[in-house]
Amino acid sequence: MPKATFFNLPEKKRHSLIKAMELEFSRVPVFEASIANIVKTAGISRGSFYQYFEDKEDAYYYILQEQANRRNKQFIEQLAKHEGNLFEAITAFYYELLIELPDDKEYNFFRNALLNVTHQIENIFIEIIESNVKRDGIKEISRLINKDILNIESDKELTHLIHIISAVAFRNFVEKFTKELSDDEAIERFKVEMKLLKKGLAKTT
Amino acid sequence: MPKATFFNLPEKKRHSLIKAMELEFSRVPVFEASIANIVKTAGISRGSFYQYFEDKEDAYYYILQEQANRRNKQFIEQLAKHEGNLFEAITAFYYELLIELPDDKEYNFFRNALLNVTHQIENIFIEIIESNVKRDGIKEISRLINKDILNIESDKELTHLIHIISAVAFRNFVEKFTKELSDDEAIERFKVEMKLLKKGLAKTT
DNA sequence: GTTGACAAATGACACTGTGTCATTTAATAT
DNA sequence: ATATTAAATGACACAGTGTCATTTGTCAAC
Repeated sequence: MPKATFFNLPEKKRHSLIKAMELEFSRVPVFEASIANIVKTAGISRGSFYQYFEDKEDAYYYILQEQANRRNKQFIEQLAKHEGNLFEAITAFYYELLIELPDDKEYNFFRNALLNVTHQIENIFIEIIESNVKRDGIKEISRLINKDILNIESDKELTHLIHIISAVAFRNFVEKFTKELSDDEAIERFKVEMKLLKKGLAKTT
Repeated sequence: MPKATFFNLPEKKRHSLIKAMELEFSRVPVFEASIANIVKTAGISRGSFYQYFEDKEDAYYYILQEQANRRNKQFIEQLAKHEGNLFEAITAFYYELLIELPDDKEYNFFRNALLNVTHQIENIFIEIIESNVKRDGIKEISRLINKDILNIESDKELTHLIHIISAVAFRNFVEKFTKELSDDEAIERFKVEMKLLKKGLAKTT
């Protein structure tokens, strides 16, 4: 978490610092990002940076988390729009994400994140989907999700179901970038896997 | 890939270098690992290290890949033992892995890898399961897997099915470490998710 | 057993980038 | 106006990487 100093910053200064960080983290993955670049672009001193953040990672996760929060809102919206149908909502969300990304800066920001996913990065992504479970508990999300169409017998199974879908969705998203799939190809693959998940992997005998 | 020099090394020297690397990569994740430590333990000069490897990552991925190759053999064995039943094989494999890991050095090696999974690390893990598909093509693994019990209609679906199972298995393995689950808890969760995967996530209407 | 040619080993060193800290400057309260 | 607290600054110590000129070792050929 950024330090208090960061949040005390006048709106304008904070904003330009955020822009500078976004620029650097779009250019290269975190581990290659240089604080010197950030402070130069933002027009502040090196020392100031350390007044605001613990270190580079602290700054990075802040920016990434902000992104994720925005995406989470989108997902919740899709869930509402599709009347709680989790499969339709996640597919629409995935689609929306790909369509929006052509913006260069944001595209590269995601790309750098996904080509160098650490466990922490993965968690932030997964929480785009699972956040409600963690924040408000499984009970809360039950209201948003139409459970009638799900093949589950308990809240515990619902948790695992969401878990599975998050994992598969995330993995698809990563591969879109690592295998440089076209949007169409990525969506096609995603749909096939969702279909498999829905119908089940084992033959019912 | 290590340079030719590395493979030209006399057996004994190469072995002690490998031991030194394993030790360091068990102590801390790659990005914290120090080459100084490795060469000191192995009793070679800093310059020599760079005769053998491009850089730290090169060395790390070599060690990790070796580990993965051993694990892949285990998985194939399980597949044979369970007569091509993919679900049983992967569960047994998961179980075997957890049971074996109490060895401190290896445990910490895995832990450091899984708490800092980059995309490359994840890929190496996923290939423990998928390697045959990549190496010998989907046709080859069809021989090992009993497709009669799988709810699929084509080789394409089989590829995706394996993909899904790898993703879920991997995610479970990561969480075993990040959430510090007991072996029993980890196995329990894994089984629940496998069961869900088998029976399908959507209600058949 | 001397020479030459190639392979490997070495460690000093240049370089890059991080995080700290004593000091200065600004803001706010009394 | 003064005291007090918060923020800004950049020089610097430190740590670690990768390089390279030089030395050492190996072995085949004569």
